[in-house]
Amino acid sequence: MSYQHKDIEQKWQDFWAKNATFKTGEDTSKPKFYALDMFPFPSGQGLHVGHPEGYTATDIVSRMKRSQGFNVLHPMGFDAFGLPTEQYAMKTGRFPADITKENVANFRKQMQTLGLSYDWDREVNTTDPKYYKWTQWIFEQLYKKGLAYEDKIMVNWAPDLMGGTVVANEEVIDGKTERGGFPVYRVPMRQWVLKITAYADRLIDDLEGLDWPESIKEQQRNWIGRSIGASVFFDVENAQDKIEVFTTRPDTLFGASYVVLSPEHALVDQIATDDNKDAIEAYRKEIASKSDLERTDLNKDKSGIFTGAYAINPVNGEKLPIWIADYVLASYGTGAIMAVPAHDTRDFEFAEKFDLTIKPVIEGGTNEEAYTGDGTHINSGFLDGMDKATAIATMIDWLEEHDRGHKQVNFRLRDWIFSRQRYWGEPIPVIHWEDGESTLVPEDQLPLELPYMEDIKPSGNGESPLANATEWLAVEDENGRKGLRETNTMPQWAGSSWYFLRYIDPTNDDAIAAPEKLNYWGNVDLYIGGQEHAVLHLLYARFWHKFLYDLGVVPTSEPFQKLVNQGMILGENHEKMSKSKGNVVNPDDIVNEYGADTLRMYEMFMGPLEQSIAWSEDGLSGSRRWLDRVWRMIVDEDGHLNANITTENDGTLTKSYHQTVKKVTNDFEGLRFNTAISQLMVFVNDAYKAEKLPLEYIKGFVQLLAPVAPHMGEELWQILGGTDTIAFVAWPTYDESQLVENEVEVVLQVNGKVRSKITVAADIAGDELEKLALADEAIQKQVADLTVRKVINIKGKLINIVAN
RNA sequence: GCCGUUGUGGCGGAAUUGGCAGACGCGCUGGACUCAAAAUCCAGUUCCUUCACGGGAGUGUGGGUUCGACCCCCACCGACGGCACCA
Repeated sequence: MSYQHKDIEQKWQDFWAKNATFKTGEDTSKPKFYALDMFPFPSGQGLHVGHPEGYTATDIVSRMKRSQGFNVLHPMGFDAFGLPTEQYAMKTGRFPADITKENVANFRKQMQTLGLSYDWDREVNTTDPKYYKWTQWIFEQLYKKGLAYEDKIMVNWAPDLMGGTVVANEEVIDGKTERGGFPVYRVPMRQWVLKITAYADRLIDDLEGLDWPESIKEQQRNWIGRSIGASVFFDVENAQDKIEVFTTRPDTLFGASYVVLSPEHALVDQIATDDNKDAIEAYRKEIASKSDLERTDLNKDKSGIFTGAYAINPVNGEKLPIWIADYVLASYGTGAIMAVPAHDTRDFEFAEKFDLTIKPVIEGGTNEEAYTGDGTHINSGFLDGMDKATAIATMIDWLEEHDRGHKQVNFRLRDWIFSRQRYWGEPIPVIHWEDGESTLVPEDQLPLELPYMEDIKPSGNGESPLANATEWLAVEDENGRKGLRETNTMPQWAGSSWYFLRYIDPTNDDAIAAPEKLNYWGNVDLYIGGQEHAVLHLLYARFWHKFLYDLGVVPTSEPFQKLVNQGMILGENHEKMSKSKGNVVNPDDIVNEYGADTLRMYEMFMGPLEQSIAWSEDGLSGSRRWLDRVWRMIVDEDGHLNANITTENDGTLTKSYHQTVKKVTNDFEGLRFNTAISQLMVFVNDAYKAEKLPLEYIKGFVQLLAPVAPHMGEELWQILGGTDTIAFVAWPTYDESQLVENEVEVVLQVNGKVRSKITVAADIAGDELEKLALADEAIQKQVADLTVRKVINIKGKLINIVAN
C-alpha cells in the first residue's frame, strides 16, 4: 500500500488535538525551551507559502527538544489590529472584529493542516480585550514614569492615507507611506509619544550580547544612530542670545566660516535683521510646501538665505555670518551647525554656491573637495600639529574649561509617535477633563474597550473615527466634572511589543503573567521571523521589555536571546511572489496535492533557512518521491512492516546509522535543516543497498525524520510497533566509537596536486606511511626526475610530497 | 556615497580548524523491469582533451601569504538588503 498523505495527515492531526499532545509541560524540574515564531497579521489572503518555512523550522527544533526531555513552549497567536482590516471593513461595510474573527479562524485552520505542534490553548489575539487590557496597562506604567507624553510635534502627515493619518518615521519610505505610497508632509500636531530615546544607549549597547544576525544588529545601530561629539556655544553679535551647535568635529572649530540654523529654529526670528525678514519668510513658505521627498532625495542642490546676523567663534573671536538652510534639520541635534566647508562635504557645496570662505585647518586636502580624513592640524592655534583624535579631545577640554561647550552624545533615533487617527487599534486609556487636566483610566477599569461603531469612516479633521462615538466619548466623574476620552488609538506595534510574555500565562487576569512563570520561562531561546521587522517590531519590543525589566515585571533585560531571519521564498522565476506577476504558490494547494509533510520537507531542504531561494515544483515533487521511498523502505504492499526489517544486525549499516544520528542531531540544533535532510537521504540510500535492516536503526531513523515529517513519522512509528505518540520517545543517541575507522584512505599529493590514494591502517606510523607513499606507483612516476625536498604528513588524511 | 550580506556544475545547494571541490536533491543520459508507457530499482553526469590509460583547467576578477586556499590578506567587479544632507 502506497503512502496516502490525506488519510494519514488527518488521522494524526485528529489524534494530536484529541489527546492534547502538545500541551505545554509545566514540571519545573525539567529544563525549558521557548521556541517562538513571529505571529502573523491575519490577512484575508490567508497563509503565504513563506510562512511555513519559519514555522517548520521552530517546529522541528520544538519536536526534537520534547524528545530530549525539555518542557517546550511553542505557541502561536495573531497580531490582528491594523490598517488592512479597517480598510477592508470600510470597503465592505462590515465590522472589523467580525472580519478578524473569520480571518483568524482561517489562519488557524491552515496552520493546523501543516502539522505544527503548537499549544493552541495558549493562543493570543491582540484585539481581544482581555489581551489589550495589558497593552493598555503597560501604556499606563509608561505614562506614570514620564515615558509617555503628549506633544505638539512635527509629524509625518499623510493626508491621502485613510482620510488623513499620521505615520511613524519607520513607516515612511522615500518620503512616501510604506502602505499605499502616499505623499507625506511634515506638520505640527498633537500626538502621544513614547520616550524610546531614554533607552537609546542601552538599546545599542545590549545588542552586543545577543545571538542575532549581524545585519539586524547593524540596522538597529544605524537606526539609533549614536554619534559622539560636542556642543559648542556661539554668542550672537549685539545680542544676548547664544546658539548651541552640535558637531562631531570640534577639532575643526578654527576652520568654521559660517553658522547655519534650520529654517524652523526658534532663534531665527529674534536674530534676523529687519531687511532680511521678508526674504526669510518667503524661503520658509517655499520649504513648508515641500514634502520630505522633495527636500531630500529630489533636491541635492543646496538652498539657503542670509539672516543678516553674525555669530562669534568662541575659540578665536571671528565674526561668522549666520544663515538659514534646509540642509540643516530641525529634528537633529540642536537644529544648528557650525559650517566647516574645508572639511565637510555638505558645507563645502553650500560655501561654493554662496561664495563663502573655505579655510583648511587640516593638511592633506585639495581645493576641489572637502577633506574629511585624518591629518595634521594647521591654522588652529593650540591644536596645530595634532592628529584628529588628539585635537578633538584637546578641543573638548578647552571648551569645558572656558565654559564654551562640552562633550555631547546625539542620537538619530526620535521618540516613538504612538498615536494613530484610526479606529481598529487599542484605545489609549486617557481622559481629557474640561478643566484641562488629563488622567489615566484607573487600572481597575481596564480594559477600556473599543466601542462598536456602525460607521468607522474617518472624521475628516484628522481625528480618529472614535471622535464620532459620542456615547463612548463623554465621561463624567463622581463630582460631575465632564471630560472626553482620548480618541487616538495605539499603533499596530503596541500589541506585538510584548505578546511573547503573554504566552507564558495567557489567561492570567491579575498580571501580564505570574512572576514564577516568567522566571521559569525566562527569555525566548529561539525566535524566527522575517527580516522586514529588523528595526520596527524588534526595536519596540526590546524597548518595552527593558522598561518592564526596570519595573521588575520580567527577569531578563532582553526578550530574544537568539534570533534568526528566514529568507524569502521567491517565485519560480526568481522574483518576489506577487499576484501581478502570477507566480504565487498557495500552501493549501500544496498540502492538498502533496501533503503537509512534503511541503515541510521541501521548504527545509531547498537551502539554508536564512537564504532567499526560488520555489521549484520539480524540487517539491522530488521531496514527495523521497518520502514515498522512505515509506517503501519500511512498509510492504499490504501495509505491514517489510520482511527485511529484523532484530538481527550484521553491522553493515552501523557506521552510517551512527553518523546519521550525530549529523542530524547537530544540524537540527544549528538550524541546518538542508544538510540534516541530506544525511537522512544518505542513510536511506545505504539502507536500500543493505540486505537486512536492523529494527533498532529503522526506529531511530523514523525518530530523526519525524520532526520534519511528523505525520509520516507517527504512522511509521505505529507500524514499527509504537503504541503511543512518537513525540516524547527519547531522542536517539550515537556512539562515537562506532564512527572511527580502523582503515583510512590517505590522499597522496605531489606539489599540492592529488596523484594517488592509498588505504592504510588508521594507526600506521608516520614514517612508514611516508615510505608507502613514496613507493606508490603513480607517485614514482611523478617524482622520477625530481628531487624530493620535503614531505608533509597530515595524520590519517593526506601526504604532500614537495619536489622539484 | 556609507554600512551589511553574498558570489561554487545546466539548476537548488554541500565542503568541521587552511588538507580529496561539487555531498544530497533536481534535471539529463544509459541499463533493468514492462507487450508498451508511467512508476520503481541500478549506474553515470564540472569543463576541455584522449579510442583508452591519462593529462590540463576550475569555486566572480586580479594579485599575495602557504608545502597546500572556496576558506586567510590586499585591490577590484556584480547581486541583494539597509541607511542616506544625521553635522
